[in-house]
Amino acid sequence: MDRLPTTSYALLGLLLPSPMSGYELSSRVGKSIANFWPIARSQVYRELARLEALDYLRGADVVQDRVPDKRVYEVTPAGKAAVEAWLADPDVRRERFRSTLLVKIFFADHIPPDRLDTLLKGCRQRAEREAARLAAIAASLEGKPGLDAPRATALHGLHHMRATLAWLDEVEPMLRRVSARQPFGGEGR
Amino acid sequence: MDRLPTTSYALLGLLLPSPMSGYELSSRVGKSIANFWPIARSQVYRELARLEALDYLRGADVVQDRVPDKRVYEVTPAGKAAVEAWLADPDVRRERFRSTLLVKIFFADHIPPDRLDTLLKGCRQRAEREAARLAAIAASLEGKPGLDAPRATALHGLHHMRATLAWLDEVEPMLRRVSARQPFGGEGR
DNA sequence: GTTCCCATGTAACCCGTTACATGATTTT
DNA sequence: AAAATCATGTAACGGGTTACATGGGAAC
Repeated sequence: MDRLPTTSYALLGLLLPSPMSGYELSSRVGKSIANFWPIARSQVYRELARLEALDYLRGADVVQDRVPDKRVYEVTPAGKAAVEAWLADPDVRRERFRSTLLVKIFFADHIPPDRLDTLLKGCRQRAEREAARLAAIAASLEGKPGLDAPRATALHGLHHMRATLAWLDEVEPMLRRVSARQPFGGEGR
Repeated sequence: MDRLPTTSYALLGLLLPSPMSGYELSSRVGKSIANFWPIARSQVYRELARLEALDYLRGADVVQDRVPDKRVYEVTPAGKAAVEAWLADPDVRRERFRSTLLVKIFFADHIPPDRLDTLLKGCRQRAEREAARLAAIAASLEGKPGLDAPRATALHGLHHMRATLAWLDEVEPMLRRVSARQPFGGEGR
């Protein structure tokens, strides 16, 4: 009864409504939770094998013609119980946040002004694009009662992209000063 | 000239001002970039070894009494050039965002109402605590001209914690409805 | 009729995390 | 005097990512 990683429970959860093959499951991931929990296809297969060994899933080979044969997995009662127990546990210690961008910003006084400009402009552009994308998703889910929970995750992303834009507005002038203040070109002295 | 992970450049950057041992560097990480780029101590040592092998660092053994001997590393010209080239590169494809919380929220319709309540309350509490902590850091750095860049990273966190709180305000009622709508207890039929 | 995409999966590498080791100092 | 912390580091496990493999359709 050892603790599995988030990925395992995420896949179990996605399999709850209907059985799927690894390939189908992987593309399902891409259309649902990949925004906040990406899972590589190869990892899906590994997880499926493990979850089957734990009797959380039962797999069945399906022979196909024209396309390769596949193995479809369905959640067992034990698997359903496991994912529901995990969901009911309010512990989210495994939260993380990593940002390469912030590492670069932290060292902004070592970035030439024009490069910093490119960096910030790119960041703003991505945030705008992403905000638009997420707003569209949230709008498309509005009013569909069964999809309120997915919609809430899209709104989370939207709020955070707006926060990024507001942050950029606040710190851009400050960072430009930091970068401009630095002497570049004299590597020795 | 292969691409190194973010961690390598982050450590190089922290070593730019002054040479340090792995232990010192690790605690330096804890007081600076750990908020958005945590690095385990054991990984610091591995990176130091690699960066020395690449001639980005030069290490020197220092004998001490009372405390264990140590090895202090200083950045070589090649190392400085490498980290500055990395900083000047506006590519941040290695960005990631993962949230176990959002995975649970995505499956909110499988969480009993009282558990969902605990989950959201805990999330709100952590966000408030974290916002206060980051606001204090940002305030303590205000006006110190050499520390504008670190302050910008703290402000990023602050904006995002506030975004989380605003998001919670928006989606809490919706999620409670989702959870309350679900039938619990009937596991078979 | 090559070239790209679909549908399935396997193999290998490497970063990140957790656990282990150790002896001196400070705290309780 | 026992327990916690400091100041160094090493070892091992495992999740996540990237690259490899394959053979049939679809597109150009």
